[in-house]
Amino acid sequence: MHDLTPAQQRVLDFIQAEALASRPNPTLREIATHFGFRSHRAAACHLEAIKRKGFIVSDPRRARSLRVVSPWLKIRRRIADIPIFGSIPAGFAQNREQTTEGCVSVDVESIGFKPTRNTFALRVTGDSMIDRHILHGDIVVLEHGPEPRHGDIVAALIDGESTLKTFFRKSGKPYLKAENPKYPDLIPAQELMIQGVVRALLRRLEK
Amino acid sequence: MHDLTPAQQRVLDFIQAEALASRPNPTLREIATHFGFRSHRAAACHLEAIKRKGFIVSDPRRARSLRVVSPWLKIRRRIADIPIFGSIPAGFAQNREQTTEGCVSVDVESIGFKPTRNTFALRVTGDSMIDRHILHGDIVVLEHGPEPRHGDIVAALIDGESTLKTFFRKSGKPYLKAENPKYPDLIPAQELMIQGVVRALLRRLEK
DNA sequence: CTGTATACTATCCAAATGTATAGTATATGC
DNA sequence: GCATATACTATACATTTGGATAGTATACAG
Repeated sequence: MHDLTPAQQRVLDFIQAEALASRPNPTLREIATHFGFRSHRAAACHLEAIKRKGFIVSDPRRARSLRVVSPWLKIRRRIADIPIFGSIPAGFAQNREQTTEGCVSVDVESIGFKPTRNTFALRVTGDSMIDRHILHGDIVVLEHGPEPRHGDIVAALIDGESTLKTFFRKSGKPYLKAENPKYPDLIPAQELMIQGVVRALLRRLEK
Repeated sequence: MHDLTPAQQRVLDFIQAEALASRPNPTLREIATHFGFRSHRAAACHLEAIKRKGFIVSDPRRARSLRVVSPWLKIRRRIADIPIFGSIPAGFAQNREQTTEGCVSVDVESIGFKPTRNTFALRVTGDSMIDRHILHGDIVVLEHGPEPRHGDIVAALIDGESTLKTFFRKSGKPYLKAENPKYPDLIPAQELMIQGVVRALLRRLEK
């Protein structure tokens, strides 16, 4: 595969930059204007070369139909936006946007499952889950709904706040093992509202 | 804020689906064709309503300039694709695509820094870093280049393989503390090639 | 009953846009 | 020297495209 010339690379960079800025794909004339070409043919010429070398494709006679086919974009999976809640409201209502603190965007493969409407994230506070290697400041991604299994880490609602607990079965009965000294070690799972099962974790180390 | 009608929601869903399939934004006529409208005016009508309700914006007289302004897309940050290496080659050469196993895509804010060309990821093998709460199977994101500071976790190249180590200074001299029993506890940092400093971590829990 | 919003059909227009043709000038390899 | 690729200018043209105008039908609130 041929490499791009510097001029062609600049054009490709511009196209990618526009896409990154979530602007529509540039037209020939927009590209020409950006680089100061007096004729949009120059842009077309560059695009033809970049196309020939396999870096972009476009549909004939279709406005703004440029697509970059970088090897990474092929690998790149669906990006999911998962909302981060400060604390989950009791009812787990539908109006999630209001209580959202922000969101993490990760690709589906990295976290190992496909986020649904019932997927959300929490910022972990306190070191109560340090034995499960979850630290203060970590972001945990949870799934709301499924029945937790023995040993799963779950978020439970206690006094209006979400707390991470370990789910256990003791002689068939479901219990939550609190890692926080403020609460008794074993709590019958029925008495608490389990809000989600931890599926993934995102940590950012101090710089 | 008003809610969308079912028909308007369908149109908005179509626009988002097209974007997700990395196709260019649909035109009025493409929307009309997709829904079987005989007149593209119908699509324009819907778009006007969706615009009025604040879910999309578009530039006047600009082809395919629709943009969805969902509250999450506003929050959504730049997505970075970070390549995952099985093991880092000694020279940290420029041809990274060849050795890439895949990539993680995360937004810049979540990992707390802006990835550069020197950012890469490694899949952790072994439990040697368990005291630093890094587990087997975790993906660590590293930055190549900067001088590590006391206590940083770094990736070092030993026998052609990247191993995570803790960087220490002992009476001014830099050392690496190996967490792997195969290697001596303290290694002078000069003897090893430090390939990167761990900046973030991504874990996926078993389902 | 009346006004308003929705959900369309049908047609027209001007601007935006991709493509084509015709050149000029500069490198690079054979 | 000569073909080939790059890197442009200049202009013309058919389509694509957004937007405007005109009209029909339905549902709903006051």
